[in-house]
Amino acid sequence: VAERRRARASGDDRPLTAELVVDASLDLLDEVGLEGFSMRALAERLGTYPASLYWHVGDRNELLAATVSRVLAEIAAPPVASGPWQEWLRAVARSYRATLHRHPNVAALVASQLTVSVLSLGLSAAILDVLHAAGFTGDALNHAYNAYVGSVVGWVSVELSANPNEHDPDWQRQFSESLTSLAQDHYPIIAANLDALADRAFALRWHGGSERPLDAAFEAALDVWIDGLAARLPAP
Amino acid sequence: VAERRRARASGDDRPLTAELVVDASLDLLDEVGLEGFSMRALAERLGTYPASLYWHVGDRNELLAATVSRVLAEIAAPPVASGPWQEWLRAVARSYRATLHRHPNVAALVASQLTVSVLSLGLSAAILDVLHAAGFTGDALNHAYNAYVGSVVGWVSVELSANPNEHDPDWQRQFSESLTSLAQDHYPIIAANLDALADRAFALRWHGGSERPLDAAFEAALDVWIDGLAARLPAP
DNA sequence: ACCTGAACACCGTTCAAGT
DNA sequence: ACCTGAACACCGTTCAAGT
Repeated sequence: VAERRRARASGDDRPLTAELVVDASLDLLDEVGLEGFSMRALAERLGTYPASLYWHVGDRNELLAATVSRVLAEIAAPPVASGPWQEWLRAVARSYRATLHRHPNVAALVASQLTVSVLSLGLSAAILDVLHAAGFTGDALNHAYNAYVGSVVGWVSVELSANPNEHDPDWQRQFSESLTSLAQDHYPIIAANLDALADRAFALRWHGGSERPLDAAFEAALDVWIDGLAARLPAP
Repeated sequence: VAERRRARASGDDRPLTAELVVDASLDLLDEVGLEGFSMRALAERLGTYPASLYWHVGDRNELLAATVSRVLAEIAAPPVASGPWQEWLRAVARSYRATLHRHPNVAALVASQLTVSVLSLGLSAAILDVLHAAGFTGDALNHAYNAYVGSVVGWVSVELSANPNEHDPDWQRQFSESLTSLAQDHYPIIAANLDALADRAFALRWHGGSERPLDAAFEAALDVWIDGLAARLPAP
C-alpha cells in the first residue's frame, strides 16, 4: 500500500491516463506473456489499484485489444505511390513481421482479434489502394486483400507460436530423437530431408519462432503469395 | 458433492480415462469457448473433482494441447497417390477448414500451438510426400510445406477470430456506420467497393468467421497459394 | 473526474488422506 | 492405481466511499 505510493512517487507523479496504461500493458505483455499478464500485476507496476485501471481502459479484453492496436500502429508502410505493387506488398509484410517479432507475445492475440479494426483503417485502406491500382476491383479486390492479409497475419502467428517446453533440454532431445526414429521407420521423405525439416518445419520443430525465426521460409512464402496474386490479376 | 455422484451415476459409471476427459474438454470448449473453459467446470461436468483430472491428463495446458490434437485428428486426407498434387492440397485444406469450422473455438489455440506436433505426424508426412512428388526437395520442400501449412492454418485462424460485441445490434450499427462515413470522407477506394468489403474484409467486418464464413474468399486464397507454389516449382 | 479499499465469486494446482 | 476434500495463492470485476 505505502510501497505502492512510493513506487509511483519514485517515477514522476503524472496522473494515470489510458495511454500510460496501454504502454505499461505492452511492457508487461512483452515481459511475462499472456500467461503471466494480470490486471493486478499491471496495477502494481503502475503504482495504483486494479480498480483504477477500469476507469481508464475498461476491462481486460478491451485493454488487450487496445494493446494489440498499439503494436500494430508501429507498422511502417512506404508511401502508396512508390514502385510496383509487388514490392510495396512485400515491404508491408516484412514490416508487419518485424513489428510482431519485436512483440512476439501479442502474435497470438492479433489473429484472434482480426474481426474488427485492430489494424488501423489507414493501413487497410493503403493495402486496398495498392491492390486496386494493380487491377483488382469488387469481389476480386476483397479476395486479394483477404488472401494477402490473412496469409501474412496468419503465417506470422503460426511462426511465433511458442513451445512451453522450449527450454527443457531433456524434452528437446527426446522430441528430436523420437522424430528421427519415427521418420526412419515410417516416413522416408521426412528422413531423407531431415536436415531441412527438423526444428524448421511447422509441427516438426521444438523451438518457437521467437527463438528461431524462419526468415528464409517467410521470404519464400512471400513469393508464393505475390506470385499467386499476380496469377489472379484480371487481364488488363 | 452428493449431486456429483448422482450426476456421474446417472450416466454409465465408467471409470475416468484420459480419453473421456479430452472428449468432455472438447465438448466444453465448443459450448463455452476458451473464456469459459475451466478445470473446475470440466470436473463438474464429469462428476468428479478437479484434482482427479490432473491424474489423467496433466495440467490445463497439456489438456488443451491434447484437445487440439483430438480435433486435428478429424481431418480427412485423401490417399496420397490420388490425382494431381494441386487437387490433393486443395482437398486437405478444405478438410482442415471444415474441421475447424466444426470447432471454431479451437482455431485460436491451433495457431498458437503449432510449434510441436499437435498436427499428426502422419498428416505432415503426407503433405511432404505430395510436395516431394510434385518436385520439391531440401530447403525448397521445407519452404513449400511451411508456406502451405502456415497459410492454411493461419488464414483459417484469422477467419475464425471472434468479435465479443458480435451480438450487440447497437455496436454493429455504430461500427458499420462509422466505417461508411470514414470511407466516404477519407478512403475513396473503400467507399467505391463498400458492398464487397463491409463485413467481408478482415478488420472491416463485425461478424466472426463462425457466424459469417468466408467461403468464396477461402477458395480464392487457395488459388493464390496453389498458383504461387506452382510458380516456385523447380524446372523438371 | 478520478482513486481507494474492500468485497464477491471465481480460478489452477498441490497434497495429505483415503480406498 | 485412482479419487477425495481441503487448502493455498492467486484471479477479474464491482461498488460504496473517499477526494
